[in-house]
Amino acid sequence: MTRNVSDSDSVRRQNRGLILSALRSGGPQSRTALAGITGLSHASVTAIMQDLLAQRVVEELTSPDRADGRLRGRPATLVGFHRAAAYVVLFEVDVNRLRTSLVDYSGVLVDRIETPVTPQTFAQTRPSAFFAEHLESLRTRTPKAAQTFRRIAISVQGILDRNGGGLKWSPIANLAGTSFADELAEMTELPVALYKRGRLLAEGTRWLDPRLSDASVATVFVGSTVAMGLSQRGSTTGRDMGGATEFGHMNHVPNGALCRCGMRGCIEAYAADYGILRTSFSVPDTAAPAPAVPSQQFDSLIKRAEAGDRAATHGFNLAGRAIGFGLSRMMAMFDPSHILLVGPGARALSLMRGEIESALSASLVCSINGLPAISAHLDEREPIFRGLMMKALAAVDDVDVAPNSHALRSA
Amino acid sequence: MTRNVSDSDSVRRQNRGLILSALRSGGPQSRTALAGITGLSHASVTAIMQDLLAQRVVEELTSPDRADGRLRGRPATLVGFHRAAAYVVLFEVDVNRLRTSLVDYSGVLVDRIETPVTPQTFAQTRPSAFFAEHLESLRTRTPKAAQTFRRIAISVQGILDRNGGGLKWSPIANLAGTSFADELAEMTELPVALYKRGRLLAEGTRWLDPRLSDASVATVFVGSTVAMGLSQRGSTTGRDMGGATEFGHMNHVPNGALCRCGMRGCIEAYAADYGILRTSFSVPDTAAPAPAVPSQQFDSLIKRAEAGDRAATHGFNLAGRAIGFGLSRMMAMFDPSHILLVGPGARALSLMRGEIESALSASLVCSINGLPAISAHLDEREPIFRGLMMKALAAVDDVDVAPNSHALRSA
DNA sequence: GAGGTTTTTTCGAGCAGTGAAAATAATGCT
DNA sequence: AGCATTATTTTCACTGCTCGAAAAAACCTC
Repeated sequence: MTRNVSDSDSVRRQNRGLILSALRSGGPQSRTALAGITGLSHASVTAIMQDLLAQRVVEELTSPDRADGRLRGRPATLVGFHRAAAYVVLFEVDVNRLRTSLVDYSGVLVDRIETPVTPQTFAQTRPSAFFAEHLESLRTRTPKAAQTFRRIAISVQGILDRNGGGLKWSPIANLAGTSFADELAEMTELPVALYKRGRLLAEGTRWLDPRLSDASVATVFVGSTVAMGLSQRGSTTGRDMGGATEFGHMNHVPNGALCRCGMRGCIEAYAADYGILRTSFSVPDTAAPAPAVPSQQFDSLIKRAEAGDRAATHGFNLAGRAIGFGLSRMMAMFDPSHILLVGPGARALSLMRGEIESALSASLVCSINGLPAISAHLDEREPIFRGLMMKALAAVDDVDVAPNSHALRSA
Repeated sequence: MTRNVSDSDSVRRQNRGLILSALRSGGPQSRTALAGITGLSHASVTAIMQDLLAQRVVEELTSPDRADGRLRGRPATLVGFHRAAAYVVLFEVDVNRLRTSLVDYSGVLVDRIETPVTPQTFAQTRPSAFFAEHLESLRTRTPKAAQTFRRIAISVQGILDRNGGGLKWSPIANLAGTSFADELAEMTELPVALYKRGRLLAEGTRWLDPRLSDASVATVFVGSTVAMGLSQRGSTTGRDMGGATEFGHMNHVPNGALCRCGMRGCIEAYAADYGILRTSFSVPDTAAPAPAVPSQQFDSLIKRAEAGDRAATHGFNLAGRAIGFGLSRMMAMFDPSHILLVGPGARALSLMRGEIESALSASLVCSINGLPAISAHLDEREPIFRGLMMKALAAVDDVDVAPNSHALRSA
């Protein structure tokens, strides 16, 4: 049974967490600044810092760096994360590539490996083995950090199984089915966490634009798939509170276009690259979706539509309509103040905006509260990486912070 | 700035809240039982109880009532809420009635007034004045409690304005527009809170069936309107975390049937009583919705459909389809394990189940995770009242608990 | 080097929670 | 009736945390 009892121990944990997260979002700071941000007294900050320094989780920075104008008084000694305190391994799996990153405890990228992925990849190599292989490469390339790998975080697409040990379904060929997270955890003896890409997008965009950081935002990815993450007042929410949704596979038209997932009428079947292409070239929408669309082909389609090509314009109109009605339906349950489009399709926002806004206008919620602000951000890789890294480092913080001396009380 | 600092004060508050909510859900209990439930030590429970007793928030019950079989040992002295510690006034506004209830601090109904409401009611009397009038009736009828009215809670339908002082839109004629909550608060000098009916349904069903209390449930009201509340692992979530949604006005078919809200194609336009009636009698779906459907007319329609009448069956099929696709779209964002239908339309679940399930089956999420359990509960008034009462009493608990001696630290 | 300014640490007080032991209140057995 | 048994509740000594205020430290200017 989870007990919410507050005792002096949990108080310390809470306040320690406050300081760590202030350090995460604000970078190295003086104790005085931390006291101001967290609301703790200087005395408490000092006490907690002594703990953290003793554990070598943080360190005092040597260069006082007093370029802030103030030249009077005792100079502040900045405290920041001890970079070598922990390393996390991040995997971003995509339909056509795997990006493996090693990040230190302060959030600095130490090493990175990019590997192409094909539909055959996970048929030939068991997913857990494939990941383990790349992790070993990192180990040999950065031997001094190898002992301090603390945690693995993986960005995936698809539907997680109940305990988060693997995927029940995924657009990435042959990835679903095995409990690769559990297997990898056993092979490496490190904790492994899976995060849905949509959730990370929602998480990452908060760091992208400070104005969005405490607003309610729906981040929609449009590209080879369609996905969405939700954040509300800073924290990600949604399906199982994971912040991710199956927006791409929300039904748009009953018995409609054939989707890659095998169902019919999903938003993705109209708004993902293959869907737009299919519409633009008047291919029957019951035709099997193209396995992968080269990015240049998609770009040239955008150019044609921008130049006024009727068929291409039609494709983007249908895509906008699908996204628009999907958002309108979503807004019956959530009402974000901002909608952010990311990914390759975000470049086509101007082609789709009309249909999106007219679909939204047809809903009661928008007619009363007004339309949310819709904007585009072209790069989707940065927020995903950022979100994944922050999740992983925050998890390390929690583990370091949580059971200080004694793990559990005698109950 | 909200500070999450933990100090000894907030620890006491937290643990006090733990005890109060254990008392709320478990009824009068011994200190030992409370220690077991909350996880606190006996010593702490005793200390907190002394505070609570001194404040006359709780009281020791005189009748030991040891019918629990155990006859040995020192008999437990049960502690329960001091009933006269506070009273809350609850208003449940509906399209055709207002129910005003007075409830004591232990959750016992003390007085109740039922008043019919017509579309003219709020045109003739300003909403805040109408409520204030009924509150005064309660005051004169129960003079000994009149001094201890602590809080007003109102169940409403429609879209709340940003600060919760009134409604931006409501299906109840002439109720939206004024900040009646703020006005009533000023007139009575009591805090007033508005709650959406859908949210209360979600809250109330948790008390209804203990098996649902920590599951994820979507509670759908089908009657003169269509509404939905969501609860997840015990806490209500959804639009602005309020637990309520605009499910009834989620788009079902672009440019479809005319809804009471003025938009077209809302789920409600197909699945509320007026929608089903319109379809069954082959009235064009662009015809203005009936202002109110007598319950016996709706009941006889159900009987006809159950007897096999083609037109009536068709009406319920379309309703089921609208609800089914709405739920399927909802499940792209949330995945409740249970779906509970309440209200007059719940009696027709067997007529709609087929269409609902086939719509759900067409979604990726259901084809992977399986269909949620769908069941009906006929009485919707009980969970709404229960939910409203619990919200109001919990708010009193919070206020009593929160600023114990000093309101704010000197910061 | 004295005086001023700002950061950091130290110190005593206060308060909350805990476990163990004591007090309390009833029953059951001889 | 007397005493052991059982279970609840309270008391007590102790630990840990935060806090405010005062002291110490570190650097600048004159």
